Amino acid sequence: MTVRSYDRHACPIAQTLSVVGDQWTLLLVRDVLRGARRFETFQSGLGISRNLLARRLKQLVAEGLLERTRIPGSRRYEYKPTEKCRDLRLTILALAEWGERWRADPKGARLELRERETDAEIGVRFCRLDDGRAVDAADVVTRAGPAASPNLTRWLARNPADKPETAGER
Amino acid sequence: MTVRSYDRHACPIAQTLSVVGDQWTLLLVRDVLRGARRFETFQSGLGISRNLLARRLKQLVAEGLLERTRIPGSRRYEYKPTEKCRDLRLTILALAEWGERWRADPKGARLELRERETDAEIGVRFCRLDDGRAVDAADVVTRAGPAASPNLTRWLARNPADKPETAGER
DNA sequence: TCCAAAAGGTTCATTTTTTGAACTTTATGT
DNA sequence: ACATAAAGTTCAAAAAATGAACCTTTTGGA
Repeated sequence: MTVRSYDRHACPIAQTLSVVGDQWTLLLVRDVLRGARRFETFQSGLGISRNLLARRLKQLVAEGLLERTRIPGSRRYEYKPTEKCRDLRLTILALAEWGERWRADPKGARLELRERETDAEIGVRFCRLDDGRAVDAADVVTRAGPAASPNLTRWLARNPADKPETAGER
Repeated sequence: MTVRSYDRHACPIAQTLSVVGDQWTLLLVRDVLRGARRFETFQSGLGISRNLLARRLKQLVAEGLLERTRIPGSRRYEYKPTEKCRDLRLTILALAEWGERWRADPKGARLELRERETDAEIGVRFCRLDDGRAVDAADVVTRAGPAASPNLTRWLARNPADKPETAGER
């Protein structure tokens, strides 16, 4: 078996992308997190083909991102986000923030994040978990944790972010 | 033209995904942010087909995520991340964190984020921009900014996160 | 200096995915 | 009871990704 720089099980980034990394899933999640619940709403909103939408919804239910439950007072079904799905909001808004930051004509924000009570501006940032303070990206390092596979550990060690490969690598 | 719940220009999430939302790009960015620079490294690391890799690299150069420059002291080329690319690190590590949090067997972390100097644990979180304090996700709301298109504004207003569509919607 | 191998692609046939359109089957609303 | 909407399913056509082979330029060694 060839050594991949990730393998689907070892790398948490690859693992996440194997769940939400296809063309439509994050847009579906975006819509469901904004209140969309029904097949027709997803389909007409996104323009995804109906048979693919049906398949994706099944997969997302199987993966525990959506729950297919009876609409109260009806015999129809609706798709509701689980906690696992709602937890993607941070990631999705990080994508949105990047889009805002790097778009061609930055004449102000299209989408703003605000604290509900105070109306303070919010962003997605690196934070210390102990005191909840934001930290500069340049001061954040990644390293193998206790549950890292030998492969991942080796990969993290071999190819650190601050030492790009040189012409002489093999 | 059919009304889509996003349109590629109006929604910053969709816009970002149109740049990095295909099967391979975020993995490529991950590798380049860890120091990978060369065609063969990407190809053998990811297992992507060579012709698709060639195309993606061209696109990423065109989109300003990568720079194709001479390797110092050689006549070969290397692909280097631009600032725009490095700025995706936060997003990618948000994906990683989600993968860690929701994976089936959580026997501890595989990947850890730490502050370089203090070794304090780091996470990706919502933060107030004024004082750099972390904020609970439940207290963060999204809303249309000054540069939002009428479409986006309407979409944000019509379909707020806290009011899911009901059985009676049209 | 010459040769073999490596790097960095390109080409093209095959396979896999996605689309788009039509069709089916239950639910509602009137 | 009828007409329409909602939620899929089916299947052929189009688009995209893969895998293998090929090509050209560099580079490292003998």
